[in-house]
Amino acid sequence: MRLSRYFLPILRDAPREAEIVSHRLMLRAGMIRQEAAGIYAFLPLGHRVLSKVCRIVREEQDRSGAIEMLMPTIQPADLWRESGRYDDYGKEMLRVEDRHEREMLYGPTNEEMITEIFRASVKSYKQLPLNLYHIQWKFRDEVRPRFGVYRAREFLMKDAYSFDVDAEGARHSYNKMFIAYLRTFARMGLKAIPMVADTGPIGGNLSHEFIILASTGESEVFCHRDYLDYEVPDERVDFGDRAGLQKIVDRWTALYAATSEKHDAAAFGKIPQAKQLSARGIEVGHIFYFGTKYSEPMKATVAAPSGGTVPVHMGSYGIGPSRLVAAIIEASHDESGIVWPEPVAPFKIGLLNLKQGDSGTDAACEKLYSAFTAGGIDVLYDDTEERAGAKFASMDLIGLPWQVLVGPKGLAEGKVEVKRRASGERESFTLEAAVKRLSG
RNA sequence: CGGGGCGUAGCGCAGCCCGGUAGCGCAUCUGCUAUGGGAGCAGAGGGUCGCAGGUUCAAAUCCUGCCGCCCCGACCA
Repeated sequence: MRLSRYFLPILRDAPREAEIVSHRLMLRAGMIRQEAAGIYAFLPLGHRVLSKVCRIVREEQDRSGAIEMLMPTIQPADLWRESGRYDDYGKEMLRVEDRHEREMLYGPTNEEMITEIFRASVKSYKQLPLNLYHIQWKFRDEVRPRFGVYRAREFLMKDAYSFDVDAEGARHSYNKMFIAYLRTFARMGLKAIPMVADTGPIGGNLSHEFIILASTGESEVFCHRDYLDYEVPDERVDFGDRAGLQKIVDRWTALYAATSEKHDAAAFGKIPQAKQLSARGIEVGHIFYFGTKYSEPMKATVAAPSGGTVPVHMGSYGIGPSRLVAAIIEASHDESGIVWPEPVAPFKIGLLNLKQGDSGTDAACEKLYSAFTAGGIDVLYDDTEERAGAKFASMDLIGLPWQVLVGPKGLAEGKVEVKRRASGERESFTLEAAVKRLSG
């Protein structure tokens, strides 16, 4: 992408209303634009990051055996009357009426709808286990949206729903998601710690929040320091291996880790002082097992192996990709701007023409740009007539992992510089070597 | 929903107290000179001063009502 042809409204000063660093940087880097309280448009750069986050989420859901679908944003009120949540959910639910005065709502979550879809078609335990997910915009009319897309009213959520014939099966489904989540966050460069959590209005009795530690986090969390060094299961993990998965989950839940709502000061106190970690945390995922809470009232039953019918055991599993974009920035930035972990970076490379208009640098840049583009590498080519200093500042702000600096100084020796955004390290390469270094 | 604050050009702000018909920096456009860490000079464009009503010869400024947005708290992916 040529910057001169792109849509990237970078701001030198952050709008006054933005206070936390991720919100400021997202606005300054031209990633988002606020349209109303808690409602944002994702501009091209922000959309690229969001897409990459979704891709990782999707890959790990698929790997674990979950199946993607897509449910609507608007739902009929009657569905929610069946579960009893139409009244319970309160003002957080955006209720609307259509032209025929039918009561509708903008979905804050999808347990009711997925249960309806399930019960319409699944009649036997032989079709289980089943895990269906979608990535769709949700609306929750928060009393106080804040911190940009971090706590927005409209937000993107990946929500998965598992169905099993019994509690043991449901436990395995829960474990699959648990491990998929560990992998998902790790792939984005985040250290997420699963913590015992409150179940809130979703209901149920087994629940973990996945928390990343950041000083700007909303909630206080307490855990054993050793979790920071735990290895995340690699891609060879066998999701069909019940005992194997349970062992991993047991290891990841053996030590103390709890959010403030579930905090047990006495238990925490038993951890050796040096291993106690109390910090601020950002919730990036939440998983629940809630048994038959919805399947019973909504009559989602299947034929059981022993005869008769039983209500299915369900769980739900949420990740907020739009929030994750902010969370990743909270966890990865410096004084100059964002420092994207490569897997979620909007572009891999920023190509800087340090002397636009100079035939030598122009030619070298074009050559590099063609080579990268041909290799399928995401590159943002700053071909504007800005001064070099301004280009550096903008590139540092938007935080692409690599910068390729092309100017007459280096070209005099046939070299360009390759700068790593995270560390600031620079190395000189010939054009061919630079392409080779940054490909693949 | 309780408490606090703010709405003036795309962004950051001044002007408001003490009414006289809108200004600064950045950004944008034109020209020239520049070009390895947010360039210089010269010129230009861009504003229903959040909205409505009132007071007044005259309102960004004073009064009333409304709307929007932000922050703290209670609640939440």
